[in-house]
Amino acid sequence: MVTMTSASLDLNQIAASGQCFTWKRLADGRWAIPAFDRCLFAAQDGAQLTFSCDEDEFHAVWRAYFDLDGGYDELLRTIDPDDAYLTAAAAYGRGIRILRQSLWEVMVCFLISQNNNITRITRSVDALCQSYGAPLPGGVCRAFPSPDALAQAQESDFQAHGLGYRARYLAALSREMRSGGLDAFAQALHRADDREAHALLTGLYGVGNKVADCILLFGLHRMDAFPSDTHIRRILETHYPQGFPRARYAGMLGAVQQYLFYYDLHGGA
DNA sequence: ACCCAGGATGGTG
DNA sequence: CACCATCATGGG
Repeated sequence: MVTMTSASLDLNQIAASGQCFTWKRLADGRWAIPAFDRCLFAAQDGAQLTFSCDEDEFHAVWRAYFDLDGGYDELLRTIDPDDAYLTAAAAYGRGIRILRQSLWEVMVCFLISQNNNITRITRSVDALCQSYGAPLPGGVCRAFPSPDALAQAQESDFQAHGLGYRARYLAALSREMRSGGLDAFAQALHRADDREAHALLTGLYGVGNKVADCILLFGLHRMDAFPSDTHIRRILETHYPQGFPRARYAGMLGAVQQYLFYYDLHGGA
């Protein structure tokens, strides 16, 4: 058991922020959080957090996963006080962090995310885990299926799980990344700078500009990625017609993007 | 019944 | 280059 307090880590906000699709809320309000073939159980009451693991596991795995050493408090102090919209958005979503999820899980989830809604993405991802992922300790979640596990399925199987036309993309991606392909691709990504990595990603069938940016941000923690989906585009047109001040937030631009996205999704603004 | 969803692809002008 | 139809399916 590990406990901590944090005013800038809110499990409910993270779960609703559209960056991860495999957390499960339990009847008692706790979150079951699967990652890297483990499952963490986490409870939160205000700023008080309780985690089911021991200290060693927490520091070895979950500290990085929740990006506890990220500069979110400093970012919040950096936000332009004259920017009323971003100030409100950041205050509303100040408990959001950019999780350090597994690259493969992020690739698959955001491949499925295109022209889709979060509820249905979550259902599709859950179906993949149920069908192709191994059970995890705790009995709530399953591991995210490996490329080899998914590559054994047919495109029609993915269709049956509700992936729609994206089934073809996932079938192609799984075959591309099986048998060590993912490791090689990941190494190339790690070697590449943001722009090169973006080009490598858009070279994949079914990965365009926006999904590539999501993979950069959520899968590789490239914090200057700024995924622009239908929500972000609408925000920029409405509130930043002369352009968004990206330079001011260099190094944490992705977190800023999440504040904007989350505020548009849940803030009623 | 209708529009929308964390869009991308392939074809056309 | 820019536009545009099409894609599959359910949420609201």
